[in-house]
Amino acid sequence: MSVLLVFVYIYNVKHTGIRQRIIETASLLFYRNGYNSTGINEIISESGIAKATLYSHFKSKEDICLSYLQFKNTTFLEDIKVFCTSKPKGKPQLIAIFDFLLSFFKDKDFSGCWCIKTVSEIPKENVKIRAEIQRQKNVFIQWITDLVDDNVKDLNTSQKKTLANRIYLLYESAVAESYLHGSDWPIKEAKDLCSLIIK
Amino acid sequence: MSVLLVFVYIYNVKHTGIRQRIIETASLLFYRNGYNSTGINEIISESGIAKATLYSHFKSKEDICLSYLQFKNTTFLEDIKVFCTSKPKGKPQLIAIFDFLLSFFKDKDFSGCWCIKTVSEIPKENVKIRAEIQRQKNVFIQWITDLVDDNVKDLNTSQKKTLANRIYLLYESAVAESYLHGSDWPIKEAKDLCSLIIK
Amino acid sequence: MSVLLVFVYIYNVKHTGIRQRIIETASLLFYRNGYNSTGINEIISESGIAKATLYSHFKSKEDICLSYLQFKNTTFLEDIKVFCTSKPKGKPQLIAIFDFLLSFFKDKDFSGCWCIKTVSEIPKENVKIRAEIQRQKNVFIQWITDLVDDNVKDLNTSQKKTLANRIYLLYESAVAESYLHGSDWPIKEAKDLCSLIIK
Amino acid sequence: MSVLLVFVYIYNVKHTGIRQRIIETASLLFYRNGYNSTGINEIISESGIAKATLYSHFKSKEDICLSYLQFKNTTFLEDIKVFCTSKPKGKPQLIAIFDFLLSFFKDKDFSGCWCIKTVSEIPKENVKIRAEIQRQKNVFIQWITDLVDDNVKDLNTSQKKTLANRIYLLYESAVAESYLHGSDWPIKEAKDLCSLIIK
DNA sequence: AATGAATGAGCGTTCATTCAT
DNA sequence: CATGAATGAACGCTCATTCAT
Repeated sequence: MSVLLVFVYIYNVKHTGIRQRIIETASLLFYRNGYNSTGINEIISESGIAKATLYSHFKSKEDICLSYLQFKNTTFLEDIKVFCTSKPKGKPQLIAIFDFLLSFFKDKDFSGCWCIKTVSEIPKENVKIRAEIQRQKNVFIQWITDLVDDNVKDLNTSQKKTLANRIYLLYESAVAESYLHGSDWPIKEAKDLCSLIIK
Repeated sequence: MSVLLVFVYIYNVKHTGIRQRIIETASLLFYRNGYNSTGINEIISESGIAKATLYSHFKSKEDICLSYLQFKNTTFLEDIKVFCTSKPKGKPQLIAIFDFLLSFFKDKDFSGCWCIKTVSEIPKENVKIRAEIQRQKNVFIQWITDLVDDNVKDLNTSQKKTLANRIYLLYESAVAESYLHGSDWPIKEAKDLCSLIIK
Repeated sequence: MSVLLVFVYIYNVKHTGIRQRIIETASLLFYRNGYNSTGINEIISESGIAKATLYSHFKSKEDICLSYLQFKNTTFLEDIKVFCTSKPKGKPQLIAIFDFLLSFFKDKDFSGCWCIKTVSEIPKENVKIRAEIQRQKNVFIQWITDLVDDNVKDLNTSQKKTLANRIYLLYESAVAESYLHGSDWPIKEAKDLCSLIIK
Repeated sequence: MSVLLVFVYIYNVKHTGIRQRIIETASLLFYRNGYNSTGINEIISESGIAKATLYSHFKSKEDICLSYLQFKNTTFLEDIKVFCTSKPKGKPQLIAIFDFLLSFFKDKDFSGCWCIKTVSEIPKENVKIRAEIQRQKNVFIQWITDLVDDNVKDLNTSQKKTLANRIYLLYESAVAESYLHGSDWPIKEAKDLCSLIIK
């Protein structure tokens, strides 16, 4: 026997944001205080949700960590792209990477690089998180490579790749060391050196 | 029921070095597995001492952490000094920094930079550990400065300081990124760039 | 923001039997893994239904447990009846009880007696489940009594009752002990002894 | 350098019983309410100890379970041995097994057989607990075998083994079924049948 | 000086159940 | 009728630290 059923719903679209709220809360806490130092209890009380609700959205703390990394990288890449491409073509667009970092450093929530921080906390065996971090760093390197390609002339492909890698290393150092020393001198020094190596 | 027990010990103080044994054990574990992931129980069972013995030598886990940082930095500085000064005077002694790192990277226990790892794990408010890390990094920078002073000519004091800082930044990047990517390309790239900026 | 949603379903009622599907899924899981070790989530995901659907058919997990017990006993009784009455009249029909058990034991899903398993898991105070189990065991004893009545001569009512009880005890032992020891020797021994006490 | 150390202790001998207190408390609860229904929190609050204290004596709940099984079996075997061997030599000593059970049944804490209860609750894969249970049951069977050997004449070894197995099966049935039905009829019936099969 | 026993607080996770839609 | 979202309570277990001896 077949029956025709008609459902009419007045569906209140609002639940959608819970997963995102958890990610943003966790990101704030993981980034500021560290992954291991941040407990699930802190995340749920800051998010204002129940524990089981969190676990209906994420299967484990590690799972939240992956979302945290993706969230940070995505927003960061979006922001730095907008910032750099707003500068004049050529060398300025590359140097802008460090200017972006300078303003990022001034932010009260600046806590260095989430990738390096996270990779520092996880056991060596944790391939899942490690792979995600490596993947994202490679995306970042690729973006720098594209930026170099767009803005530097008179270099062959291999030279461009080398330049991109060097800019990447300088950027990474600038982030980590400005956080470690609590000072922007590493950013300025990296910027100067970067300026030097760009034709 | 109470019992009177009398113990008579011939206790050999010489061979003990209990404090040092704790530090070395903790260093191994903190460096390999992370500060938060290493429990007090793991340290005492690996050290073969009792829990209360540990707490008679260190007032807290944080206290052990400070000793761990000092121990790692001290031995590291000793080793890299010996390595670099064994090279011919001039540019080679500076470049040797990265060669030292290349062999360090090959070590099965290589886990990046203990300072960056530790600073990544502690909450922002922990000034004690943070200060120690900054202090030690400044000692390292000073050592590089001295090495530059000894091996580079035709630069004034300010230029030497700048060069030292840049070598430091490249070194830090090389350590952190080779660990993150599980590859030595960052060390090689940093070395090349370092070679380029030394007259 | 509110949205008006209209669903139109051609819902095939015939093949559903949702309640029965839940019972059969739960039975499989309860019997194999135990009542307490089987979670509601496991039941719904294996059944392919939503949580609230389950709770619209059963008011609690305990309620499902009662249905599970009834389902197992019903199907078991049907099967053993068919098996035994297919044998020649007389002693063979009684001995067949243990032959049925021997083939039941060979089944990969054999996990002993669901009644004993369940009564082992619930607190003493749970009268509801306990009463159901006792009721069903009494139905089983009655069936054996009827079988004795049909197949044994030269015994008065009281003697028949005693014989039925003894066969029941031997059967129960055979089920529980073959499961416990992971061997069919208890079934064979019980069968032999049963054979001995039937005239 | 060697040093002579003299310790003088007034040592208060009383801590010894904690492990045993945990086992006895857990035994009471596991046996009465079931293994899965008894939480660690219940055990510690009934024992009046801290959670970490429990976990310094046992590495897991499963570990406590093993001790529980051993404790129950040990005390049970001791008691039933004393009871049976106090009877006149011959058949009475064997029949006494069921008389022991009759008084055991009257105990307000009687909850059937701990082995069957426990094996009913654990996943099939749990070889550790299952093996322990089988081992203990085999010890019990061996004891019955020895008792048969001591008290029955005119049987060869094989016949004695068969008799022991049958008594065992009847005993097991008597325990489980008297608990399930909440009545001593299974014990009496098993005793009668046992009496019948002993020469 | 050195210890094993003991602790309270917290960990990450799962439970059976309910509710708004 | 059927659902996905959400929950409070409890789970088994580990933490860094302190205590009596």
